[in-house]
Amino acid sequence: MSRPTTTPARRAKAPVRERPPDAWVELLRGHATLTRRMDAALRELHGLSLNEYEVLLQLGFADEGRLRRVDLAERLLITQGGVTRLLAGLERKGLVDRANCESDARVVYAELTAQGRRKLASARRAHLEDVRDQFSSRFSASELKALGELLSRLSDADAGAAAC
Amino acid sequence: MSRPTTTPARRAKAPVRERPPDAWVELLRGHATLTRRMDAALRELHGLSLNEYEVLLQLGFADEGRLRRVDLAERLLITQGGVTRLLAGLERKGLVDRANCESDARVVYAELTAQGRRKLASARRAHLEDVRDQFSSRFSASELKALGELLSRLSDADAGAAAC
DNA sequence: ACCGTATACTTGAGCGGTAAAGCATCTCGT
DNA sequence: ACGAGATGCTTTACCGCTCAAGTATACGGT
Repeated sequence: MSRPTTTPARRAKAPVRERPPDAWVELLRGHATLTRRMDAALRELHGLSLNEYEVLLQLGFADEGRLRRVDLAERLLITQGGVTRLLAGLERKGLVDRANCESDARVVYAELTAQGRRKLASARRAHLEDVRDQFSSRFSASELKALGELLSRLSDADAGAAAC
Repeated sequence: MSRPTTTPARRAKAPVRERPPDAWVELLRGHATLTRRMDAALRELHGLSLNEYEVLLQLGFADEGRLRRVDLAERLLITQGGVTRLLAGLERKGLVDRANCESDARVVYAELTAQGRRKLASARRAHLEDVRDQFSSRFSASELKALGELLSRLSDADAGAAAC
């Protein structure tokens, strides 16, 4: 009985009525939890934020290890302004470089440096393992597959389909 | 052949090797997509950010419509500093008030004002509907249930269980 | 009674994102 | 050829969060 009345009177104003789908609140909670964990691990081990890591990763996926900023923005689901800042940080760290496009003077590629590739390789190893741990400790292979499929619908086109 | 070489040379440095579980990337994408949509809708219709709404909601759930800041932080999965700032905004808008605790001078309750309750009621209606739309247009009832259950494991305790 | 530690909250610095405006360059129709 | 619009990028101003330090209060042991 030491804590001050966190829940002062058990009988009181009626709260609540309907609830949103559990899936929604669990999505929020799950994302927050997991994302924090991953971000913290990445920072500690490699000095990268989750998004910085994703940048390196996307560049790694790309041919020549380079991408236009606008494409990067699209893949990371952030705005172009955000990309500019993110890359500024990575450039400062020497992990990414800017490169001009011969055929279009407007575009500036973001390109992995040699150091960037090394950083990506080592971060990727640890991160992948980490992610897999988080998931495989909670889900069976088939659950994982199902979960992935279900979640993928959330970012699909503009839903709707069912309504019309 | 108009766009500048987004993918300059089709045959190039070998990228990629292993992939993280789809569930992880889909979680990130799905969360980003959905969360943006909800936040935008809430802002437009009620001038509330998603987190501000969650504050009102949590206060609405609580007895007397009040909560200690520290409890609020825990429920929203943000830090105490974040709560202070969030509440500052809501206090400015007159939706929340501060109230002292008789038994412990350290604690400051956040308490819904009458206006706050009204705002919550109307925002809640619209938001619930919106959320339900988003989900029911993509999932059947049983899928929804399954998804909720799977996602809930992400924020459960500290995983592990399976490993030991 | 008093000191040490724990707890509740606020504050300052900084980061990472957004939206919107601005600038440069490209492209297309006439 | 040139002007209108589209496109790629950066910048500005802001927001909302974190971390860490600072302040105030409470509590338990001696």
